[in-house]
Amino acid sequence: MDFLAGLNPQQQAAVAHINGPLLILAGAGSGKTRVVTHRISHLIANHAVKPESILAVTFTNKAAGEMRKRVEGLLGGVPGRGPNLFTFHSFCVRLLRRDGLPLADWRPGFTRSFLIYDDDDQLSILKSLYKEHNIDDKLLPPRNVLSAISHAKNKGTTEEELASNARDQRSKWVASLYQQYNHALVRANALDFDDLLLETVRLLRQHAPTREAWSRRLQHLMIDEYQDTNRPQYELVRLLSHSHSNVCAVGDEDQSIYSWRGADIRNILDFEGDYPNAVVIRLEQNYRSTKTILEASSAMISKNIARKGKWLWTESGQGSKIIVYQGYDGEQEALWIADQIDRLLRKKEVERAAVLYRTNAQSRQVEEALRRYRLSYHVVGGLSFYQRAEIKDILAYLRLMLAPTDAVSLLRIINTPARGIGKTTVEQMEVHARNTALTLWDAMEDMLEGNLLPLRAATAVKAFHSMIEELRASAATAAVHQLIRELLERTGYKKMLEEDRSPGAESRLENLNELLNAAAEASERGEALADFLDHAALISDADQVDLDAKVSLLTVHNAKGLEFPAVFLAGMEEGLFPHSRSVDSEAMLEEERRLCYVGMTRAEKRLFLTHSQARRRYGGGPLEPASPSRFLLEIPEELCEPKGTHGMQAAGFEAPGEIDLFAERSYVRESARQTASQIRQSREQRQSYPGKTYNSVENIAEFFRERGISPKGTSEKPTPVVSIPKSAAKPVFGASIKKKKVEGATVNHAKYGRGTVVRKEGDGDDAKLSVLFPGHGIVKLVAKYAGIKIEE
DNA sequence: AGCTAAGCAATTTTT
DNA sequence: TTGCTTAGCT
Repeated sequence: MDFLAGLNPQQQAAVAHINGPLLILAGAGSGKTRVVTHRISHLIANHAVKPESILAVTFTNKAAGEMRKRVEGLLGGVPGRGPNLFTFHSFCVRLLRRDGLPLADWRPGFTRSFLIYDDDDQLSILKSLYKEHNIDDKLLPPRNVLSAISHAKNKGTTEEELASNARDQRSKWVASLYQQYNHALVRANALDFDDLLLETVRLLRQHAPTREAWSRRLQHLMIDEYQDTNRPQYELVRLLSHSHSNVCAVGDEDQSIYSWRGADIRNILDFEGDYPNAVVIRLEQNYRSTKTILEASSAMISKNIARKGKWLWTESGQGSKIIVYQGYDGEQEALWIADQIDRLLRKKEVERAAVLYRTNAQSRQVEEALRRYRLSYHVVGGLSFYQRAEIKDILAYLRLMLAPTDAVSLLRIINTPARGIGKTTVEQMEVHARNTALTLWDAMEDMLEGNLLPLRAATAVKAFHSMIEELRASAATAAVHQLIRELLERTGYKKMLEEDRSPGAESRLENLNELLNAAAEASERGEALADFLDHAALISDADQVDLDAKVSLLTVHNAKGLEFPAVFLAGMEEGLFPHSRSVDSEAMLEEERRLCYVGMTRAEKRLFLTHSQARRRYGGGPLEPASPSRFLLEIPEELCEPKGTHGMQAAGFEAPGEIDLFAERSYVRESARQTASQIRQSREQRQSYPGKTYNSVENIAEFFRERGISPKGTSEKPTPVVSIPKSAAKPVFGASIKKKKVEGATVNHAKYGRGTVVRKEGDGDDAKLSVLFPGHGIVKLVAKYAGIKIEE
C-alpha cells in the first residue's frame, strides 16, 4: 500500500523514515496528524511492523481516539490489533496495573489495584494536614503548595533536599507537607498524576526485567506534542527506547504552552543532542489557514527570542483581513461576537465557529450573549462532568468498594447524605487513627469494637459500616451500573436529591443518570469497576470537545490541536491576555505569546480579535479600564481591519483612564471618524432613556443601535429573550480613575504593622499593592479589603 | 447535628 | 457573580 501518495516531500520523508531517532518540527496546520497516521500505517503495512509493537503517545484521549480511527481507515482490510495509542498517563496506568508490583519495594503496601488521585483528592489530603497542624490556609494557600509539590516531584527533588534547602518558615512548611503528603498517598495506596509518570520511570530504571520486556515489546515510539513533555516523560521515552532509539518526536516549539505545568521546552530544543543520529524534518507548509492569518501569527510569534525559528508558507489565498474589534465593555464585546457568529452561520460563510479565551471565567459573558441570540453552543472545560460534586461523591463510594482504606473517599461521603456522623465524630476517628497508626477505616472499626464512641455516634457509624460492607459484597459480583444503582438506593443518595427542592437538584439527578449510562456502556465493553474508575480519573477537558458543534467555547489551552473555520479570540487586553501574572517575566510573557499564537493559528478562514475599553473583573464589581493587548500591536497593521470604538480618544472623547496603545496607529484615526458620531449619538440616547429596561424588540434594537452593532434588519433577527440588565445602559466613559503615586509610601496594616509599598497594579479601590513588611516579606493586598492606612 | 443566613474573598492555564 | 466559611438558631 502506498502511504506516501498525496504528501509533500517533507511529509513523505517523515513517513518513510523507519529506524532511528526522528524529530518532526511541525508548524501549525502542517498536517502532522496526517504524517503520524500515515507513518504508523506505513510501518505496519509495508515494513512488517506489528501494530502492538508501536506506541504512539498523544496529549489527550480524544486525540488518541481520532488517531486510532484514522489509522483504521487507512489500513482498511489489514487484520490484527491496532497500535498502542495512549496518553502518557493512561500508558503508565496500563503498565503499572500490569507490571507494577515491584513498586512495593519502595512503596509499602503497593498493589496493582492502586487508586488514582486527582487534584481534588490532593487538595483534600492537604486540607486534612492543614487541620491537623493548624496551618492557616490564607498564609499558605494549598494550591500553591500543591504546585510546589508537583514541581519538586518533577524536578526529582527529594523530601530531604527540600527540607534542608528550606530557609524561611514557609518553605519549611512546604517541605514538611511534601513529606506528609507523600506519606498519605502511600498509605492510601494511591498515586497522583505526577506519581503515575514518576513511578513508572522509577520502575523501569530500577527493575531491569520490566525495562527489557517493555523496551522489547515497543519497538517504535511516537510522541506527539513533544514540546509539552516534562522531564519524567522525557525519561520514560529514553528508558523505553534505550535499546533501539526508534523515537519519532513531533512538535513545535512555538506551541509550547505548558511550562507552568513542568513542560520543558528543552526536550524539543535539545533533541538532536539527546539522540545523536537524529534526523530532523521541518514541516513548514501550512494547509489550514489563509495567508493573512498565517502572516499575522508568524509576525507576532517572531517577537519571541527563545525559538528555533521557521517561516510557514501556504498556497492558499490571502483571505479576509483580521477583524480587530474594540467594544465598550465585556458584555458588549460578547454581544458583538454573538452577532458576528450569527451572521457567519446564517450566511453559511462558515459551518462552525469557536470563541477562545484566556480564562474560563470569561465564558459566562459569551454564553449569555449567545443565549440571547438563541445560538446553541458547546462549552469545553470549566467544571467537567467527572468533577461535579454528585459524580465525585458516587465515585468516592465506588472507590471505597475497592479500597475502604482510602481516607479521602471515606471522608468525602461518610456523612453524605447526612446520616448523623458529624464533625466531632469524624474528628475523633481521625485522632484515633493518628494515635494508633491505623487507616481511618480501621480506626473506625477499632472504635466500634472498643466501644470508644458515644452511643448516638456509635449507632450511626455502625449502620454506615455495615452498609458499606454489604455494598462491597455486591460490588464483588455486580456490574458497575448495577452497583451504582444499588448504591444510589442504599445510601439514600437518590432520595436526598429527590427531596431536595433547590434548583440544582434536578440536574444533579440527570448527571447521575448520565453516570449510569456511562457505567452501563463500560460494562458492555467488559470493563470492571477498576477500569471504570481509571477512565473517570484520566478523562480530560479536551476529551469532551464536540467536533461537530456549531459554536464551541473553550480556553486557548484546550484549543490546542483543534481547528475551526472561524475563530474569535476574546478579551485581548493587557492583564488578561497576556495575563497579569505573566507580565513580570520575559519567559512567561513569551509563553503567553505562544499561547496567543496557538489561538490565532486555530483559524482556517476568519479570525476575529476582540477586546474592550473596560471590563468588570467579577459580577457587580466596578468597570475597570483596559488597554488593548500588546500582542495586537505586534500584528502588521495592513492585515487588520478595525471595528468598534477604536480611537475615541483621538476623536476628542475622554479616555477611560488608560492609554490607548492604538492611538498612534493610522487606522485608529480612521475608525475614530467612523465611530465618533455613533458614540455621540449613543451618549445622547443614553441620557434620554434613563433606566430603561431592554426587554422588547424595539428596545433591543435600540440597544444594538446604540452600540453601533445594529446593521441587521431588526425584524428578522432572532429575538433575544433575556432582558438585558440595566447595567448595560450605564455610561462607560468618565469612570474616574485616581492615578496617585503610592510606590514608596509607608502604610500601616492591622496584622503586619508598618511596611513600604513596592508595587501597585490597577487603580482606585481595586488597586493591588505589593507591600514589604519587615519580618513578613512582600505581601500582596487589595487596597479595598486590606484596611491599610497610608502614612503621609 | 444540621440547617440557614450572612459575611467575606477572589478568579490562569490542566494531564 | 460565585463559592466557601462561619455564626447562630432549631
